[in-house]
Amino acid sequence: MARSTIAREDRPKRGTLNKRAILDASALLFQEKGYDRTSLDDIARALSVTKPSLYYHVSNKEEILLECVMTAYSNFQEEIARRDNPNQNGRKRVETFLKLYLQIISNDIGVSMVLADDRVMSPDGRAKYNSLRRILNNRLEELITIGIADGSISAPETKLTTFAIFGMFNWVGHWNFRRSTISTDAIFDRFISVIFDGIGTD
Amino acid sequence: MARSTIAREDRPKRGTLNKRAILDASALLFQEKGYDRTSLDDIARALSVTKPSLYYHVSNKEEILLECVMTAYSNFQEEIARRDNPNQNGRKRVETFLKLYLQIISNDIGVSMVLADDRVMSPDGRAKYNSLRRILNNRLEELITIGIADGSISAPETKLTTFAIFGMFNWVGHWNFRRSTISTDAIFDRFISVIFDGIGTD
DNA sequence: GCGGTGTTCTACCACCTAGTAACATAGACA
DNA sequence: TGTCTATGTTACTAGGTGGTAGAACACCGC
Repeated sequence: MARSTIAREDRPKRGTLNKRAILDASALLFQEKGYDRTSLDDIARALSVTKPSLYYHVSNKEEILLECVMTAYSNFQEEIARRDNPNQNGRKRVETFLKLYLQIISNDIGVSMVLADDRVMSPDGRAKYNSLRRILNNRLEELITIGIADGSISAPETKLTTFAIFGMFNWVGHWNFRRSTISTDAIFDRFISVIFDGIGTD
Repeated sequence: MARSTIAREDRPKRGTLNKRAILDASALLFQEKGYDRTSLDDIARALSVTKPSLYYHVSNKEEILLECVMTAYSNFQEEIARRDNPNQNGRKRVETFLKLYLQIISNDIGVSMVLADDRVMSPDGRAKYNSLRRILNNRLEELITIGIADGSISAPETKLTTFAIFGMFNWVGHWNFRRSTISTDAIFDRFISVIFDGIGTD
């Protein structure tokens, strides 16, 4: 029971608990059980702590989810700024974008960006979440447009193309990733080949 | 309130409620709010009925979800048996498969096949659900293999290729479909083009 | 009109959940 | 040593959940 008394010697040391630890534990549980079916008691238990302790670091459950998403998003933005090279052609930049994207959504925190369901969120949270997603979407679409302009990509339109690509990658988050023996590199290589070469024999 | 007394004249006629009506209403709510956040009272209210009435037709909540999924699956199987033509080449048969698949997951009941989260299910339910998904997966992979054999498809492997394609289509169920103004035909045409032609300029 | 049967209702329960109030303790610093 | 504050805890609430028991009504055949 989450309510059982905690023996004195088991009482956690001060400073053990912090926001980062909460996000890590929560992200893992959200991935395993889903947000709705993860109670704050579950999260507290995973951290050997009681539920009210969480409220010292976090103001409600939704904040945990949003911070997971935002952490993943920041990680992505920070790293893409480093990797993206405007001197390369659009195709190469799309590949760089997608390689990082797949890496990000392949860890516990990152997958929350993909698995998060905006229907659980408050209007505010939903707005924030969708805004992040829209930025990512626009960014990829932009790179595709650049590729079309410089001749490295050939596509009659960009919107549905972008959706198609994101769908492919986002769905990876649904295979319950840790069970899979396939490496992200293998997934990436194969997906990139499908996207750019197709599987037709024209 | 779900608990308020129902006036005599508002009491539904006998036979109004049946399994099919329950599945339709539930599928709609599951799509709008998600399974976890749809209570049996919500479903009952949508049908102008009280919760215990549902239990006359259904034995528990999970059964509703599973029957939605299984209905969609049966619809698919029934129709694909009619449309699939073994005399055509693999590519054409893949296209037929995907066209129907997109149609199926574009209606309220069908989308449950894609949006259903097996983490909410009992071990039994999960097994049933995953078995259906596996059959669909194997079927598409098989058609791709056939295409490779007859020269209408070119792919170095089939497993990840299948995942890529399903990911693309399944994700369509996440765009909160009814809000979208894009026709399923437009989506289909564009996705097929990405899959077979790719977006490279080799 | 009458009784039986299928269907829906009212009333309820045990349990779980996010969130709160108020108290307890550990460690830093005086 | 004593106090103060950050960070825990215990104990609790209000509301919602899936599910059940048993009474009440509606329709059918007679």
